Amino acid sequence: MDQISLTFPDGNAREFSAGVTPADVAAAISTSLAKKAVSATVDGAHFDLQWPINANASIAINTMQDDAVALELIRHDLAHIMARAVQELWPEVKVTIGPVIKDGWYYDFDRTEPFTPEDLGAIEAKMKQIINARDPVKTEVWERDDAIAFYKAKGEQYKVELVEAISTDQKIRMYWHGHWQDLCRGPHFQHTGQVPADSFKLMSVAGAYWRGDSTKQQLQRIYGVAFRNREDLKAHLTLLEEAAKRDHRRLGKDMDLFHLQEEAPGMVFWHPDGWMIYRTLEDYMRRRQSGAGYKEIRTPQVVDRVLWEKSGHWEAYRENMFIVEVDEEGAKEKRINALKPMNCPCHVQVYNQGLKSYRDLPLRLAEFGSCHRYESSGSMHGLMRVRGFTQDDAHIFCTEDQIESECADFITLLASVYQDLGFDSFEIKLSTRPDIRIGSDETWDKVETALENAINKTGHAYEIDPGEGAFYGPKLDFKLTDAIGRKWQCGTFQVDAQLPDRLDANYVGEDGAKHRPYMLHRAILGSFERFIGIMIENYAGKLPFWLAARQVVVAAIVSDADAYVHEVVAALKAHGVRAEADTRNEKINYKVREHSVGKVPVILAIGMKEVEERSVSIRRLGDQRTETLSLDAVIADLSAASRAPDLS
RNA sequence: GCCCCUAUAGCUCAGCUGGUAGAGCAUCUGAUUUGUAAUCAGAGGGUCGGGAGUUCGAGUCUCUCUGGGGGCACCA
Repeated sequence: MDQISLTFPDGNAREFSAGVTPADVAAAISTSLAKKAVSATVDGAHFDLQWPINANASIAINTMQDDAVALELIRHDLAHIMARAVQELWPEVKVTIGPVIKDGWYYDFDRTEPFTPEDLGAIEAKMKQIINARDPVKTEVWERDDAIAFYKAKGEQYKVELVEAISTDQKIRMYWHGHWQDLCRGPHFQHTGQVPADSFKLMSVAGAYWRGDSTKQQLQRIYGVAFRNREDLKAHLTLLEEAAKRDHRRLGKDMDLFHLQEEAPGMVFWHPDGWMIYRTLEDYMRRRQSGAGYKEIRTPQVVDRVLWEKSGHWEAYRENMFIVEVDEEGAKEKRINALKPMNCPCHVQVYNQGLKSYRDLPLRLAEFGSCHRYESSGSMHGLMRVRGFTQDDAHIFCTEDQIESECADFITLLASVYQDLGFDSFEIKLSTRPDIRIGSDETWDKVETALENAINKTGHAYEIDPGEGAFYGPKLDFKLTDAIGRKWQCGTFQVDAQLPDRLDANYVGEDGAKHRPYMLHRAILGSFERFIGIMIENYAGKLPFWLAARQVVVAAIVSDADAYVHEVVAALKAHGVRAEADTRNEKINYKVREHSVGKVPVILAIGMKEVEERSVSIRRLGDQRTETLSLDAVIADLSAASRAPDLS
């Protein structure tokens, strides 16, 4: 950092010139703490300090060279500048709020006409004008009542609502960008020219509810992205293109894995190659869970409403259930069933068969449970959010004392599975008791502590999300990070004492009396459909060899090699490799291209040279080079690679 | 569910201000026997998502339903 100045209420300022160190700044802050400096200017960026010092300002002073601070300011100023541009173009538009978000900002407007792509261009041009005008940014402190009166007079009812929501003893801070004013906490630059004019872009417009409430007015939200310079913006736009290229819906089509069609919205038609991936993953999960002491079961799809009423789902979840009405012979009324939206009540039915002893616990019942949920039409998205899906579900019936070790074992299993599937890092979130809940505080204490101890035992970091647990118990969420840094919530672990109670599950304890078991709901992948979508995007379609549907294509260069090609394919298949022959009358260039586009991990090309040597020319996906190796060596190599990580 | 955008051949798309549809790839047929990301030629293939309306005439304009996309809400 080159220059910092702090301004104090008495008007005095403390200046730091070139080459200030963090220690200087720390000293300055401690001075300012006593005197409560009201503003700071760091390398030309202006911050209003609020006490206790707000996060922005403290970050700003400590890490001026950090992009994060500059970006925060750039994006925040752009939100104001965009709102000003919109009101200059369409004075009748009402403004609401415009926060900084990841990569940019948005601002919500109330306007009858929809914003068109052309409008976005006009807004962008107007914003550049405002930036180039280098209009000063000024701040004022207003009385609350004045602010309300001011906004009422302007007809800005949303701003009135915002100011009214601020507590009465607080002053209102207003920011001016040139002649245009907005309610804002700050901080901002000193003039609009400090925002780079060539490194932002308005991206899209979308509907959004006022205050996130679907019963309220729907506003138009304009999204923008902004960076420090043109190169960063370009890099971001390139990244978006890259992400679009690995979109699982695109790759699912290119690789011929699955499709969706309107006769069954949100339900997957798996094609042969997609289903091969699915089954490979399922087989892997089956082995891992079986190895971890789970017993696999299978329960019905269509279940009478009576069970859903007992479990409480009919009341709480009815809107999301597919209902199946059946005309039973001789019956006066239709019998009402539902496709199961979750497996838990069925698993309790299995548990309830026969009297259980404490010696049976923990009992881990697993099911690759096919579930149907009537998701709202707007929420569906490729494989990621569907109406028919299969959970890698399991319920562990156990005593309170067993929760901790079951949880620790689960986390260990989950971490190992994620690692095998190519995800090295994941986050854990512990959601604790909500305000509205059942069960005693004593029980919540015990169970929350058990989960926390379990995580600590496995040595993973975690965050606590207070009050976000289910009403019947605390839970853990597991979020993994993919190859391009996106996070996906997949795993879950929930403690439940309620459902065993509702469905009357028991075990006989050492004391000979009946007790309620706990039920632990848990999933590692979440759903196969979604997880496969995540894997496709994570690997950009280039799945690891053991998961690839078509692992090897053996391509003939000349038709005289066909017999040897078929021999190679047969040999590979005999060693458990998914291989197929390509003896079509096409050039090798054509075959290589087609199978590369289809993300086949290994192409073996065979011409007369290979036939004579009993060798193969091997080419791996993503590598231009080829290598000629003996057939035996290649078979041994590929056969080893085709085994799942837990078998190799 | 809500807002905006969108739907043309199996896929990717073109079709200007309304005058009953085109390309590339894919498919099929033939030729070609080819050495690591598209060989050449020919052929077949579309009631322009469904329905209604305006018009002499609708892929094109309007309404509506359905699907898809971007968001919001939802995801006990």
